[in-house]
Amino acid sequence: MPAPLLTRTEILVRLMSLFREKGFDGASIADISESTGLGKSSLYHHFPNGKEEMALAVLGHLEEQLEAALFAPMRSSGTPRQKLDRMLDTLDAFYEGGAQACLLERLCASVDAKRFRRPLGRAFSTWIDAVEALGVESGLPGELARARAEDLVVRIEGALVVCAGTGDTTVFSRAIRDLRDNTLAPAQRRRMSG
Amino acid sequence: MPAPLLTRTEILVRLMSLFREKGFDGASIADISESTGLGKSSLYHHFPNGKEEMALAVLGHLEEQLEAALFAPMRSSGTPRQKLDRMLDTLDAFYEGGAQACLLERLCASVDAKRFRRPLGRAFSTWIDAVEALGVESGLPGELARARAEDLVVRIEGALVVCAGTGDTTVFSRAIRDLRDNTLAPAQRRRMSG
DNA sequence: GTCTATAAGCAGATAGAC
DNA sequence: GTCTATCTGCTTATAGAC
Repeated sequence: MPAPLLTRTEILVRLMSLFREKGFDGASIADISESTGLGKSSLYHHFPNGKEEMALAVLGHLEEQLEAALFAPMRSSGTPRQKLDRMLDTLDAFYEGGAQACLLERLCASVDAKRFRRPLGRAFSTWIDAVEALGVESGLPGELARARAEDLVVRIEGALVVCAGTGDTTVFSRAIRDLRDNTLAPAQRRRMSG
Repeated sequence: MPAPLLTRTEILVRLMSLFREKGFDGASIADISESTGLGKSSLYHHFPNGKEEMALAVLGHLEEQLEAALFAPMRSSGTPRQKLDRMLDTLDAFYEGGAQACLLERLCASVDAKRFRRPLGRAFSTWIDAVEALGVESGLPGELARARAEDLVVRIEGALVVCAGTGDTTVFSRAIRDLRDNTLAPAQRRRMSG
């Protein structure tokens, strides 16, 4: 029984990176084998249900990552404004200023996205809930906090799509800047620099 | 020489529908053959460079469609507000309230999106320009009109991604409603119902 | 837990008849 | 302009040795 070459976490990290780069449909088992250094049989040993199980495992890993790196900090100390800034900084780094795709979006855009609906819905909801809590904490009416939180997620995903299609990452930068200025702005203030 | 079964336009209409449903990577030549009723050789007769040429042709057809159904009406009579309403109604119908994907997004999310960058960039720019013109016409400062126009496109694409992933089309409906209320709102008024 | 070898099928694409 | 038949390579997935 040969020793494991990679821990499960290391495998998941490389899978996430590959799925973000090539998408679920675009990443073949051969690609996965190459980027993990594991033979096909080893991959099927770890994920008997093949690519779909790999994607679900990566999605679970992402949820843990988001909780630790994004949501937990948002529940701890700091003003809502500071926490929003940290979240947007983290997202900006995670997406490399718009140059790197979102795993959620890549799975949304896969042929059998329906198979991923539950975990995708859960991931989006958790994210929206965290931003909504920030809005409420900073004094926004509940409905408005929720609308702005949903809007933040929608705009980040939309900006990443447009960046991926056009190669122009300024769209993402502008979206981040605008969200920074307006997500927690008081209800009576105007949004979008106007 | 057998008679043509479908006109070029009819072929393009079916191709667009299939690419929107399955994505570029997800639609195989066999799928395309089935949904057009044409054999593979006929398809390669019309599009010698295969799938990529098909996608480029569909993209060209979409640009014509957008010009005729969306942009031309926006340059003709009516108040900016009426024209925005018409555009959003047309988009809402075109995307079937969020249930139908966007061809541009499907190509942005394809493995070799880079091959489509020029036409995708052109399509997004034309769309943004048209909305920007509406903002300027309604008295918004140029910078603000442009930012809001880009934002409109980003939010529609983002909402469609989230809808496709979660199956929840209310995200798209809310985005349309919000864009209707705020895209042309005076610079001194607040946005997002708050 | 990893490997090599291989199965079985589908992908994109082409040849040549009509 | 369409068809049937076919090619080559790549796809997912499995069998079985170590």
